[in-house]
Amino acid sequence: MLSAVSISTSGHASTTADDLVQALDDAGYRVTDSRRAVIDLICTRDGAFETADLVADARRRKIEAARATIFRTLEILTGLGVVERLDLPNGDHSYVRCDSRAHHHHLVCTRCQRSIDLEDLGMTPILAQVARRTGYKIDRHRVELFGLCPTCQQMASSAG
Amino acid sequence: MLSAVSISTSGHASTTADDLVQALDDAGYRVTDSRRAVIDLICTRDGAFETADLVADARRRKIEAARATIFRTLEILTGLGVVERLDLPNGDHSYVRCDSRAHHHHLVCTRCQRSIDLEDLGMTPILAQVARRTGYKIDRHRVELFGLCPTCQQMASSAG
DNA sequence: GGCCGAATCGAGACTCAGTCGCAGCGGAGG
DNA sequence: CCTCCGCTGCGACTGAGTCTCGATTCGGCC
Repeated sequence: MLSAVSISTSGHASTTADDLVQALDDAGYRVTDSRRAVIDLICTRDGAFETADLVADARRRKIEAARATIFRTLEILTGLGVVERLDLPNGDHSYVRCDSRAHHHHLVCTRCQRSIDLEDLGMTPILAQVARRTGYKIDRHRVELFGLCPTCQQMASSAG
Repeated sequence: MLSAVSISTSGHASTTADDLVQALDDAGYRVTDSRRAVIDLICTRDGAFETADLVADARRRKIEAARATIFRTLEILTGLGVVERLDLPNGDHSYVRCDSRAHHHHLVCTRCQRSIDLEDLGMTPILAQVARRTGYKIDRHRVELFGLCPTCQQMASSAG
């Protein structure tokens, strides 16, 4: 049982550790203790996180998962589409757990890093128009939105 | 005169080295030989480039501009908005010279790195809708489009 | 339960982008 | 042409991410 995970502040806890483990298993990867541990770490973190966070968490919680293993597991999960790499405004790389494995984008709180998946932004006509105007054949796009989540807005306004 | 620059394949050579030098000057930065050299390197490259490219170019062309200086100049130019940092699909960081200093996005060819500035994508209503739906206060967004430019499409189809 | 090959792991060396500190240089206004 | 301080080059440093390799573990099989 892995769900002793406190996603206390989450607004969208639809992806559980079990889902990630399942994805791993389905893809033919071995489900090892280390990987479970990394997944556990990921699910404990709500929202976007950096690898350094996971490494620190692991060390703090004395979880057996070496640095290299964390990176490797993250790489696998990213490949499976259950975790996605994104780039913070400051240029740092970070990761987010995805609720959906379909094409989507992310809206990340710049304060608490909480993230929301955005299924459909209605970009298709825009992309079509850009393609028409420029002659480019657009085959990939990244949209990342940043702002303050409702909670952080409240905290910001009440705390001055 | 700095324009002994061969922007042969460019489709939008509106920003010249002089413009960048001007921006530097306007902002109160000293216009030094090293900075001119870096700007020259940037303008020689059409499209997105990585810092490693510039460093290599500098070494190759025996231009006097140390690694650190290249980074520092790039940082200044980015701050001025005449150059922008973007993130390639593979996760690498790269830079693009911007035609406009107003808010805009980039469309980059995944093959030749040529880049086009996109002034207005009509994202505003989309952002407003997302904000309404999620309660987030969106204050920054990044949109990066990737695909094949017309030239590379031709080459791809004719060369198989 | 015990065996085996392949997948995985941990530890630590390694690479490489990007930063920093510092002593000396040089741009630009006087 | 002088002076000031912003800028530069150098080289050391940092920290993310990768790689190697011997040890370990998984899970199918008997």
